[in-house]
Amino acid sequence: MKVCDNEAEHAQRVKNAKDGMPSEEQIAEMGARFKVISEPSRLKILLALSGGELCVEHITEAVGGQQSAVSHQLKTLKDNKIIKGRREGKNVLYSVSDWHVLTMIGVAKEHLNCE
Amino acid sequence: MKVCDNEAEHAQRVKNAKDGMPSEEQIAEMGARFKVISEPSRLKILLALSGGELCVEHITEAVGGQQSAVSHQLKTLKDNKIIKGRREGKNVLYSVSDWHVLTMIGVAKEHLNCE
DNA sequence: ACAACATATGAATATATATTCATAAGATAA
DNA sequence: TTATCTTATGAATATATATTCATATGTTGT
Repeated sequence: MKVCDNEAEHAQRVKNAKDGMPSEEQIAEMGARFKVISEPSRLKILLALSGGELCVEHITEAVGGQQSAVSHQLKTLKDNKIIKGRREGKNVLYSVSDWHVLTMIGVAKEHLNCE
Repeated sequence: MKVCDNEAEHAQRVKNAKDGMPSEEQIAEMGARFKVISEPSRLKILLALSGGELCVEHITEAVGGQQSAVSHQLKTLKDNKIIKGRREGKNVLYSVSDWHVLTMIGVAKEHLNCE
């Protein structure tokens, strides 16, 4: 049935959209990735780690807030395979393991500055 | 005071991180951008609109769910300047106004497929 | 073993927001 | 104007999750 003008072309777009639509799982995975880097506290942690690995206390110093909150977010980032941690004595040193997210953050940063 | 080994280098990283850290507003803005495209329902809408403008009913058909839910998400996307709408008779045709987000979605899509 | 330090985590709280339902508002045609 | 179609929206509900507090766990040195 007719829904709006230009029906033929738009109907084709709907068909294309449905055909090309990723699976629910793929959509969820993409969304999850964006969600992880959408939280300011996590964004700051990732920016801090973009210069190289740091221990929790140093991360906390770089981004502000409480150590506990930082640890909770580090866990989220680690669970999502975006960072990894290695123990060195009393400390755990965290570093970025998924550089794609830094690429995307970099893109977002540029877009902010350029318009 | 000493926090962890390699103190000198790490302290420098903390300093760099703090110096290079974007302002709270910039962080918030970047985060907001990622957040908008982190929701599966919105991600689907954007993918549907990547083929060209569509009316609400067609968008609903392409992504599934209820018209009301779609309208609410369209509002969110519009408020965030990611899409724009123009009325044509009884219909409102929506289209992507911020193509950067589609670029980022494309990047995320590629990363999913390639590893 | 014990003390000090570094990090992690469970529980509680607060907040944010996606969806649904019902209905309002806008537009067109009869 | 009235009926019909399309879209938008307020309220309620449900769910998710960020932060804090208190405390546990892991590590080193004495």
